[in-house]
Amino acid sequence: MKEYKNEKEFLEDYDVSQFAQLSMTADILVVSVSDQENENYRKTSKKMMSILLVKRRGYPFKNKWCLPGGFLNPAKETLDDCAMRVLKNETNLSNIYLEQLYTFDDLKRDPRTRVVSTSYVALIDKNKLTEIINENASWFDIVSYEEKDDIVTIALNNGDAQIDFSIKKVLRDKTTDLHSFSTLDNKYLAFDHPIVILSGLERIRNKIQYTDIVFNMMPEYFTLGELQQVFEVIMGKKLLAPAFRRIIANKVEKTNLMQTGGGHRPSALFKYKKRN
Amino acid sequence: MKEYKNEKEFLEDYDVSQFAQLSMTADILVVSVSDQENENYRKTSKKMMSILLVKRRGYPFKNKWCLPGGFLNPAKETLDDCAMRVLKNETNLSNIYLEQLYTFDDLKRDPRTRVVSTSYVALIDKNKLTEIINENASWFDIVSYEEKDDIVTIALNNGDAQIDFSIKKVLRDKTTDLHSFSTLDNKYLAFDHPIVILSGLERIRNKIQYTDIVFNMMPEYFTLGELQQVFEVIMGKKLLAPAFRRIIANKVEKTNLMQTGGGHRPSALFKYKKRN
DNA sequence: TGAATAGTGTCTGTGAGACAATATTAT
DNA sequence: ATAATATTGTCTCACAGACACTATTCA
Repeated sequence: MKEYKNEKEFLEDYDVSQFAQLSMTADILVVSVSDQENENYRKTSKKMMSILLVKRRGYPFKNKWCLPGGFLNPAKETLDDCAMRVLKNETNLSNIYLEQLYTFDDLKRDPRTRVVSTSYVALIDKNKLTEIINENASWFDIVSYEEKDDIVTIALNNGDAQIDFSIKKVLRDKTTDLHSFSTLDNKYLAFDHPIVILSGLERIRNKIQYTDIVFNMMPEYFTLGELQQVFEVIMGKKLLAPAFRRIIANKVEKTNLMQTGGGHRPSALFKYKKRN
Repeated sequence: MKEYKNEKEFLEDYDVSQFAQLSMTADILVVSVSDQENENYRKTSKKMMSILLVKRRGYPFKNKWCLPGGFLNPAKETLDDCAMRVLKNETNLSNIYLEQLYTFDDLKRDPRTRVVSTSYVALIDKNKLTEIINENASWFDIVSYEEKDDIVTIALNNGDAQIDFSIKKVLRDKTTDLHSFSTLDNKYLAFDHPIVILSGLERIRNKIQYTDIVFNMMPEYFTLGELQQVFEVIMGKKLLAPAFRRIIANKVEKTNLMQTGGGHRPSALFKYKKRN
């Protein structure tokens, strides 16, 4: 091995190709909350989580749905940059909540060649989504999300197509909450994206309890009933209103605006209040 | 663009080199708890967290310390495999608690070329460490770990050398606990490893509170006093014994072994009890 | 004997779960 | 008037923080 006098000399002589290389992508689970229309004038509209999927127009996985994503340009951008670029392309939004989720790298996750994917979770308030998005993109409501005996079944629907898939969770270590995921049923999603979706949903479900990320999915003004519904749909269970109000009381600021027109008592509109 | 009849035909024609490529490494923060010797025969030995570092013998960062790590072989191994391989080389241990931490990918984190690093946290019980390790590797005690005004200062010591560094934490988003880290002072550590170390320590500090990962750093039999000390050193604060005992009571099983010889009342030895 | 740790008992305050009760709207 | 949601009050139970107290060892 050649001896170098200093680091500068070493770097000038360095052969970039000496280590085997691979491609990377950033894939993004874009999550929002949508309202369902409503028959009864009295009832409030039901809220659902929804995620953004893109229909693949070319191989591999032609005509299957996948998460928005793109290849990393290693010379110029970081994975964060790459994720923001993809998000901008799909939603025309920037300044969005974006968090690295996990790096998935099964040898066979991409049939072309070795592609390592670093996944992200993005949260957006659908009311801000005015611009048209990619014509191959579509919002899917999470119409079902159930776990039983460590098997998770999820159903997505965009009003046109339904996507069902199921995943087996295997506890990786007796001391922790970490699981390995393996896809059991999946006809409609490309790559390992069922697993990415589930990981992201679990991350959100987890973090909503000890952070304020929920407000990234809320409009500026909202009622406590709406906020509670978002919590309920993300956590997958009903909450009691008095307890809920106590818990979020100090994160929220009452305005003197009211929401009327609901066939029932009007409710005060609140804003997110920073700082605990 | 050429039209393909099916995915098989597409894959046979696929040009691997069409996307720019890069190298990846897996870097591992190996964490354990060590005992300090003791002057007073009555006092129990003080516990400290310790981490494994390797002295670099070549460029770049020649003679600086870094986390154990290695380049990924994209054709044959996953990042998890790679991390386990590195761990086996350094500690000769397998079957160790290993958890993916974060993927770091600053453009300039490696002066040679673009190298994306997926970092891991490994927890080990030092009592199992009988085999000799890499002659360039050394255990460093975390002799200081303080946070003030979003600046974290850490000092490491292996009995021979001292490593001091400090990192600034910047809240990335008002709704969450996520921070960006930037290194302020660092003379002795290679790459972006100050940030990896801090991220890993925060992950452990966080997870010790809602999982059982602490038992990965404990021997089979331990006293509740020892266990409490490990919690205290990881959480960076003192705990009250009665409360601590109540909290871990159902995770732990009393044996009929006793630990004597301490110049004070002997204590019962406990074992980790799985299942909540 | 005394320093040091082991181990238990109990008071108190906080906060979540549960449920009851009242308020107010549109049709 | 009624269905539906909004909002508040209050009881109870679980549990963590705090502190007092007892137990037991070895130099």
